Amino acid sequence: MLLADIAAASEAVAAASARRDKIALLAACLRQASGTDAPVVAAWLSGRTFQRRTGLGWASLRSAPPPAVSPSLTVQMVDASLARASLLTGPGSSGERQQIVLELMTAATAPEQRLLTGLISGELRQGAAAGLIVDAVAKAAAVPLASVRRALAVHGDLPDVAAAALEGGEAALSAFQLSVGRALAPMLAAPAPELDAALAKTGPAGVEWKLDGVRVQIHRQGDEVAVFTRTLDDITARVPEVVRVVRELDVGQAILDGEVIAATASGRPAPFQVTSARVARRDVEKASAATPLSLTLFDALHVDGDDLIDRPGSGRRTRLEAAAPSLVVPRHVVEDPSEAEDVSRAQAFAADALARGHEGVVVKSLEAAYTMGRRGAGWVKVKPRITLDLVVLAAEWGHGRRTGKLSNLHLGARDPDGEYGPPGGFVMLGKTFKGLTDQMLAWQTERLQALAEREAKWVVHVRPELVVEIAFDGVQRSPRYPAGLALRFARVLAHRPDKSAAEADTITTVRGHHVVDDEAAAEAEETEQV
DNA sequence: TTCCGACAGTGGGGTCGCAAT
DNA sequence: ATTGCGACCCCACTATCGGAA
Repeated sequence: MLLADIAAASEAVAAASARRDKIALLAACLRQASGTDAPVVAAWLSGRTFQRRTGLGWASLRSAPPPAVSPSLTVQMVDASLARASLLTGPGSSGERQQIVLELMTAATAPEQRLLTGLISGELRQGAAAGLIVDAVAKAAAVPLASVRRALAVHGDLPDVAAAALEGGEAALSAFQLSVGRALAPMLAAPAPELDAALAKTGPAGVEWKLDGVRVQIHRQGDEVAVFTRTLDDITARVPEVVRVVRELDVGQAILDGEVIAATASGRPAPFQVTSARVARRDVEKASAATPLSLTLFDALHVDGDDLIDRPGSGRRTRLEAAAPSLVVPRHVVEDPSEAEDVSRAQAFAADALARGHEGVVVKSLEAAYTMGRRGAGWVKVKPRITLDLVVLAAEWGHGRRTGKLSNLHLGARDPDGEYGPPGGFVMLGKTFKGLTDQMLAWQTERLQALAEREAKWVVHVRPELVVEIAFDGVQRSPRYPAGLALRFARVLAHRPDKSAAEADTITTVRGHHVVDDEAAAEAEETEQV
């Protein structure tokens, strides 16, 4: 099969707007992909390379040669090149990788170049990704959608599942079974603004602490333990504490779901940044000694021969408590969400979780099965939200459907005392593009252009006059912004043309929302004593 | 007919290790 | 020693389609 066939399909998919049209186009392309091509084509149509990591990215695409006139690249040739790039390492590897991209792009026609650029950058943006490919695979292989979904949920790898479906149909799909040691798509939680809204969605539920760490799925088979992240990355080697504590459990086989978080001396949870840095480190011995990890579990998908994914939440919890009594996350059960007292007790439990430094709570239906990879109504997360009035300092031109619109806003707080510049100025705390409707996007594009002071390639700097009401989850330490602080998950709630910049919040107010972790506090104390 | 679940898109901050400078 | 880059951690939110109610 030729790369040009995939490129043509991708262009057609991008041009179609109806989902069923996209699916039909994808299915037609998949049907043509036989044998060794099938898994690669499935990966590409979902916007990803077959290799999990290639070492290639935006930077390798900066100097594109003129496109070839006629197509010559085959699927196998391109996949072999990407595979070669993914294996390169050591001095000179960057140059060799660059050379591979150059060769591919030189041989590629214009549509093929667009496809390769999308795959290498990871931003194909054709209006179809893994979700629609699942539908397309079912259609192409003439098997029920549910069979493909189930196989993918327990196997986790789309190219494998697609190839099996196309080659062997339903029989091949049914061979994919939940198996200990093989990562499966974790269940996700939908957001809700308040606890009662969450309970309205779930019905009778367990309200659990939401820990601000890294999600882990742990497989134990005898003495063998494997640990996977939310994206099914294997991090076993980086979390020896987790391996150790799971080995001590009194179970032979298990698949467990939980969260790791860095422990602090005070017993309060470490900020996410600390946990994240610890889990990313490869010098495990040193890292583990300096920043030990603790494990908290909240679900069990398999215990000693029993698959639990189709059992109700309450049943899974019971099995978890029996298998790992010391590691189970604290929770409060609401038997009847229509009972006001029951709900207010849950609210007290949630308030206590926050007081202990946790991120919020997750409300989990007692009835719901473990819906792998879905963000269903079974689990609902509730986190507190902070709002401030900040000032727009600049805005960036958007991409894709936001082309021609000023999208990404640079946000600043007032700096009345001139700690970071002239008195009465502003100090930048981060950017956001979230929360904007098309109407708001149009309005701010016009308004900000009227305030424009100077324009660089992507950024329009403006007179600091437009106030925006911003919601965010918290203030974190920043190595990037001048105040050493940045907003976490900032989003726009509303433009406030009724307010003047002089009424915006100050950097002092922002600092008040910064929860300082133990280590940072100790460090600050040390430098003060010196 | 209206409502709502699932998807894709549009990007955010931080951190690490590695290769290039 | 510093810088740039890729790969992952954590994400929120809106628009759209199409099936469910």
